Order: sequence, then C-alpha cells, then structure tokens
Amino acid sequence: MRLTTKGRYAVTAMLDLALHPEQGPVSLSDISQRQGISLSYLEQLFSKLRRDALVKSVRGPGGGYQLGRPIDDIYVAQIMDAVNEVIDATGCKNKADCKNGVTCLTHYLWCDLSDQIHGFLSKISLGDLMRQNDAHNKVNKVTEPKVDDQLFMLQTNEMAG
Amino acid sequence: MRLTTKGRYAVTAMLDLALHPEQGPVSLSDISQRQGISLSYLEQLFSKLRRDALVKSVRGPGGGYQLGRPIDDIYVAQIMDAVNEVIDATGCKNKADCKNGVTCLTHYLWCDLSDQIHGFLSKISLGDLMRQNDAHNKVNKVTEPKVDDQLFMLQTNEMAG
DNA sequence: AGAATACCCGACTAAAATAATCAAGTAAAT
DNA sequence: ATTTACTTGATTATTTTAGTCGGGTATTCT
Repeated sequence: MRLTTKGRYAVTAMLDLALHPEQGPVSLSDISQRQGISLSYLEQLFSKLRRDALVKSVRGPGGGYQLGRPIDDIYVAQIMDAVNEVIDATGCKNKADCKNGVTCLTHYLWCDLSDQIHGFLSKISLGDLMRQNDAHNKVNKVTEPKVDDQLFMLQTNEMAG
Repeated sequence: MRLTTKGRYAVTAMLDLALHPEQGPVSLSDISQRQGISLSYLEQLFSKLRRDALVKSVRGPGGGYQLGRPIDDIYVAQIMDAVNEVIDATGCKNKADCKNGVTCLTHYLWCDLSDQIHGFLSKISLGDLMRQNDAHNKVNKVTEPKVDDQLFMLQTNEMAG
C-alpha cells in the first residue's frame, strides 16, 4: 500500500466522477479541466481503473467514464491499489538466510503496519467521504472512522488467521 | 501525509532502534547491515529524524543513535512527516478563483481523507507495533515471519469488497 | 457514408523524487 | 594520537511520476 500523488490523482478523479452521478458519462477532458490533471495522464490512470472494474467506459461522442459500482462499493484502498504497483515491503522475501533475526522482525512489524493502513483504507468508501463532507457542513463533526476499533480489530483478525 | 518507501525506510530504522533498547547507542552502520539500507541514505534520513527530536545522537566510538523519547511517545505519523516533504494536496490553495466549485469539493474531500489517514497513523506508536507483534507470537507460536502469509493476506484484502 | 467525439494503446520524453556515493569535516573514546 | 562514528554538503544514478505524441477503435450524429 502506497499513498502517493499518483493515488491522490486517482482518488480525486474518482471523486469527480462520483460528484456527477447521472448526467451521463463524464469525459476525461472534463475531469482534466476541472481537476488540473493532464488528459494523457488521466488516460493512463483510467486504463488501470478500468482494468480493475472501478470505472466503466462509454465510447463515442457524449461518452466518457462512469463509476463501475455504487459509491458505497468502491473503497479508497481499491483505487490506490489499482494505480500503484505493489511493492515487496520486506526486501528479504527470497533470502535463504532470513531466519527471524532482528531484520525480519522489523520487516514483520512493518508488514503489520502496512496491513493496518490497508485495512483502514479498505473501509472508507467514496460514499463515506461524500457523506462525511455533508455531515461536516451540517454539524462539523464526523462519525465515520473508528480508529481505535480498527486497531483492535486487526489484532483479533490476525490471531484468528 | 505520504506513505512512501522513504517513510518505510525511516519506520524500519526506527523499529530497529526500538528493538535495541539499552545496549547503548546503535550505529548507522549496524542498521545499514541489518536492514539493507545504504549508510549514506540512512544519514540523510537520520538528519531529519534528529531535527524533529525523534532520535538522539551520540558521537564518537561506541556512539550512534537512540530513540529521542519512549517508544509510546513516538508515532508513525511523526516519523513519516519527518522524512517526507509536506505537499499541497489541493493544488488550488492559493488561487483566488477557487470558489468552492466541484473542483474544490473534491480537493476538500481529499483533504478530509488525508486527515483521516494522518489521524490514524498519529495513534499508532512504535510501542503499539511491538506489543501487537508480541500478542501475535503468543497466540500463533510463530517464530519466523511469514511473509507469504502477509502477501496472501494483502491480496485477499484487495479482492475483498 | 463521413465527420466528429472520446476512449484506447504503446512508445517516448521531461521532470521530480528516491537512493546512493563521495568528500571533508567534528566530537568523543581508547 | 588514532579510531570511531556522527555531521554536512555536493554530486550522481536510478526510479517514479507526469506529460507528450501519434496512432488507433467504437460510437454518435448529420
């Protein structure tokens, strides 16, 4: 899991789609103008988003892109994973001499953390983000992410597995 | 907030320090060997970590680095922030013609998400990570880090939802 | 049918960040 | 005094990001 500017562009573009629900498909040139992202770069990103079925494309005049699923079935982690290459976080996966030394303990701890972040972003949908903004405008307080619960949940999940 | 390989190196190095509590300072060359990070790159990272008082340095023979605070007072977000430059996530912060249109709504939603991630990582300390690993080992009796399981878990996470 | 729109795709280039290297210091311990 | 190891700055190489280019294909509209 990586949180890069590339992923930010992707999430931004997906949010742009989510904010234009049923006026037909949204063209990349529209997104390009509104969000200030180059058209060709958007094409690269949407190629990957489409590969993961996060968006559907409609060709021809009046065509463009639409979300591939309802906003509550699209999670931030999925968007990030679609556009970012998965990396080997340990750097020692294939080493024969990797025998639970200090090195691998740190790697393991890092993987733990990485899983926590991934699990966290796997629970935030586009719909969550948009509703949170609504709530924020009304009450100025948010109920969505339960951070402490997340921490404990991960522990129990791993123990079970 | 960015979650990059650079930040991963920093967290890894800090974990390495945390795992060597009171045998005196830990030299960067030790960390370099154990974690497979080049010495000079570690120097760059620790320059920033020191600037933020996350580590203390001891010069001379037998010198090295120690954590600047107890493990429960050092949070992952602080480490990330120390080594990563803060970026302007909106790209329109200073524009006078930015009047809360669709563009800025997406930017605002992104900032919201970014705050959530930051808040999440601001609650995970080095101590949390280490204790969680202890609990995991006790329950599963795992003595060797199971990298393949980690990867598998990540994949199923990606597929889920 | 033909023109216009907009997705699709691969290769290429430019810019930026990451990672590593080199060189020349300073502080402290033996 | 010598060695160790931090400290700093400059430089370079590599990778990633971002953008560009030039072609395509599917679709709609006239």
